[in-house]
Amino acid sequence: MASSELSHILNNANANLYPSESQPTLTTMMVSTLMLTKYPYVLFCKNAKNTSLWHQVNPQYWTKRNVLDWIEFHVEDSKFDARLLNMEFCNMDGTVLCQLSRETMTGMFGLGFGERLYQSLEVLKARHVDDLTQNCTLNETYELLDDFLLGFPQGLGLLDTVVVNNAPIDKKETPDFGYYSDYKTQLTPGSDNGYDSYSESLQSSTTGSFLNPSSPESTMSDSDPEYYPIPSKSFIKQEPLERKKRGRPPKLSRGSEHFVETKKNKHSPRGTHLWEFIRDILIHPEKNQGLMKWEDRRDGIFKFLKSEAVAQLWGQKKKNSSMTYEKLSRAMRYYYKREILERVDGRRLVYKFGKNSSGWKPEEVGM
DNA sequence: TAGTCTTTTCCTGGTT
DNA sequence: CAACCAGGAAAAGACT
Repeated sequence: MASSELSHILNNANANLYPSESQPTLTTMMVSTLMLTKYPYVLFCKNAKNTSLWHQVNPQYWTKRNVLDWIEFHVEDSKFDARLLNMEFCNMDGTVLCQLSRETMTGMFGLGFGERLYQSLEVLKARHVDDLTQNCTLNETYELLDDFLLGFPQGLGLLDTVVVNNAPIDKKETPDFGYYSDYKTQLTPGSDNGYDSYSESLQSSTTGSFLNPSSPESTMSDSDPEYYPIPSKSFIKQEPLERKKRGRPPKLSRGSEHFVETKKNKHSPRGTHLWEFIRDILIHPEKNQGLMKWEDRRDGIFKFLKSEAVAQLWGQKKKNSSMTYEKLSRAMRYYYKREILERVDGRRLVYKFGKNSSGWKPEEVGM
């Protein structure tokens, strides 16, 4: 499937299923459109796995928390080794941050990573000036994007999944999206309310090296087995050649000296369960872009039509760009034991809702 | 803080 | 051979 088609499906489907999640601003739509027109990249906020709103706030007004979240985003996005960060340098608010010169930032965070942060900050500052004044011309925006891109010779990869901000600017003029307003009333019985924000779901993973080996915070040495010098490319983290460990790879975690905390809103309920996500695709056939279909509506038998697209969509929902049907189907198989699903033998991509699932029966959804 | 729950990831082996 | 299925194992992270 063409990536553009897949992206279209994913974006529409997610927007259709979870329309209550925040819509892009005019500014982000404009920038995204520009980006997608001129560059097949996403420049900022494209992999924000946290729920912080740093990108929606003028950096001048960021709290220390916002600054940390912003740095965390770039650590994760660039696969920067967080152990090399000095937490003391991360402990500042936006006012202080915005006063730092490029030299100061590269001094604090290393040439590569500091430059990345500096460029990101410049873009965000300009973007919020633009929000206020609406004076940023198309050319200026292009220049900003150019500047930002030029700062990352290897730090930006092609998008795995491009989120196209194709939502209407004015809903009233676009009746196709009218269900946004009434979606909440369409939520199925038994559906939890864990539909977390989608505004951050611009996805992709990029790799890059931003560490200056001579940067003051760098404590590694030539003998550090995890690193080896690459001519002209600074230092790149070397993946060990050993077999990957089973289980979910660990996330970088906040230690006594180093950085990155994974957090979610404590007060938000657990997110949508996979089976509920699948169910919601099925019970909104007009919105699911042919991803799945009922084989037997009354018996709850359904089939994946575009298995990888559904997996990508699930991954997008969970901010996990590496989701595959293989993994999704493993999770589905765990439902057999709990009788949320029942086996359907001999039929590929076909599953059946079990007695412990709910909200899919015609009478439950008012059909 | 420990335990539980729900995935996520990886894997081996089998089937279509 | 690719895609899918089955299920063990280990781990993450949210929640209780």
